[in-house]
Amino acid sequence: MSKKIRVRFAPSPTGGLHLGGVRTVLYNYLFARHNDGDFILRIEDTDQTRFVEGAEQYIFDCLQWCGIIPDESPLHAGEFGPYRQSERKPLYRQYAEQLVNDGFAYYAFDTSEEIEEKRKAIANFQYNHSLRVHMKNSLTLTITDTNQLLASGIPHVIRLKIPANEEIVFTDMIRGEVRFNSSQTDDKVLLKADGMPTYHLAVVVDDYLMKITHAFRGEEWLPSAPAHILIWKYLFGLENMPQWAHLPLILKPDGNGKLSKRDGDRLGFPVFAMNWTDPKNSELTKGFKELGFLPEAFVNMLAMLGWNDGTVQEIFSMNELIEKFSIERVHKGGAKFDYEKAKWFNHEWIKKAGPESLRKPVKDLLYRHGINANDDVYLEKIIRLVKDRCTLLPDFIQQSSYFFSTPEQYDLSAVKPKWNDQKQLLFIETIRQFELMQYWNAAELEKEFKEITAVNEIKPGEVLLPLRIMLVGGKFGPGVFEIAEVLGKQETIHRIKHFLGLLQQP
RNA sequence: GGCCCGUUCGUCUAAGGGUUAGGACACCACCCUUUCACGGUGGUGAUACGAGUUCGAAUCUCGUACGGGCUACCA
Repeated sequence: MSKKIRVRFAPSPTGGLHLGGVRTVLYNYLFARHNDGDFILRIEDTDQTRFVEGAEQYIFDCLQWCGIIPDESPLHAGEFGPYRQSERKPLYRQYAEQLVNDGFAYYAFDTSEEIEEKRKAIANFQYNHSLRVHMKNSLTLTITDTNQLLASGIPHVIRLKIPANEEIVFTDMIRGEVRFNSSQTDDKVLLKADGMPTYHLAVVVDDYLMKITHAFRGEEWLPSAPAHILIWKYLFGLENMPQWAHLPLILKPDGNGKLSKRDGDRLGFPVFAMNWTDPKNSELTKGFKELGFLPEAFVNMLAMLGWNDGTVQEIFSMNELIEKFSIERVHKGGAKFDYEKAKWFNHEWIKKAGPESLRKPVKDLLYRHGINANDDVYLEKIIRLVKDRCTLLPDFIQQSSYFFSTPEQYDLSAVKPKWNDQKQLLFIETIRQFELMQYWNAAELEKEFKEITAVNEIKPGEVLLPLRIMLVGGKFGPGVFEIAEVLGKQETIHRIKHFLGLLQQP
């Protein structure tokens, strides 16, 4: 009987939720659900200098939009709370002190100025096994002096005493065996002067206390893994340590390097899941949601950036992803983000979606553009007709606005130069015949119109485009008779008359 | 600089010693469509380089190159 699988996503609430962050959550979530495990959201807010108003709520909102609901979180506490590290502050000191007592850590009293000085003086400065003997800490001070300093309340940190020249090996679920030499890692600060733990201590203590079985995080954490492994070994035993997987990074599309918000601004695509407004300067950064992505498409696209199920299938629903996901099939190498492909995913999902599920977002969108689409049946007919030609949600504005009012703009140049009395008469006749029609549908309309052109000895091709311009205003949109069907008899005839009037003007 | 991780079409990727190295996005051409898209068919295009192991290497080993990450009392 194996332990229940428990994974966590542990973001630091410092701003917008980045693509890479969402993908990390996603992989954690998929793994948890695939294995009937728990998915925990833990807020890592130990750096009080980086507190950002609203950032935590923003993370909840993004996860909800993506359809990722944590089993345990600050909003939905389980039995391992609290779920914010700032609220767990009193927990950490005892573990740091235990390490000191066991000889695996020590108090350090160096001020940041003193460290800066050394950093400048020594090439490749690193607070490690060889340098700590020259610094001001409980290893170099006598016990009496140390206790005196401690009692005086002087600011101090607790540092991990990383041994020299010890091989640290662990198996990463994606990368296989990874080896480090302990001499390369510095004596990480575990407890800061303000009493808060650093990430290094907190992640180990909380993963232990929350019974985390698998820890997936970005590749940027790989270099500090040996420190975490050592803490695990000293505190809770390697046998209790979660299995690690370090996820590949998402890279910028051009050039090289990790994708950042700046790249999005520079290249014109979003990198945040949802709109994020920086409370400091009120600067707004657009998100995938607001730019018109469906959450299903966003999740699907992210899942495929570094993972596949081994088949040629690319379109997956969340449930399919849960069913198929395996951490071993995640790539080792980073993936460059391709906005064109992201849009393709969205287009696929819009085509796939039923008109009824698209109704709400499209209705809201139109409303924001001054169009009241209150008739649900009418709206769904329109959506069914135009969705194939919409890549992003806002495309619905151009594709459907002419269904709600006569076109504001007419592409007259497509009609006027070739206009003549014969065509004028044909459309007058069309109005007459359309008015007599009993069954108002696309097939009947097409039949009727073709008959009129035959009688008037005009090729349909000569007048089909003008008819389109009359109804739509431009050279776009679905089949012209399908549009007329949805528009209805009265409105169709009205638009033809209206346009004929326009042509009479000089 | 040091340490670690990585490297298949422009991009995302398949291929776990034997394939004409497959698919998708993008691009190009044609077809469909008397609009614009969708769709269909086809095309251009890749195993970074060098050794080795092997009858046989994209695949295993080593080296080189290139790229990335880390090198904070940030996560």
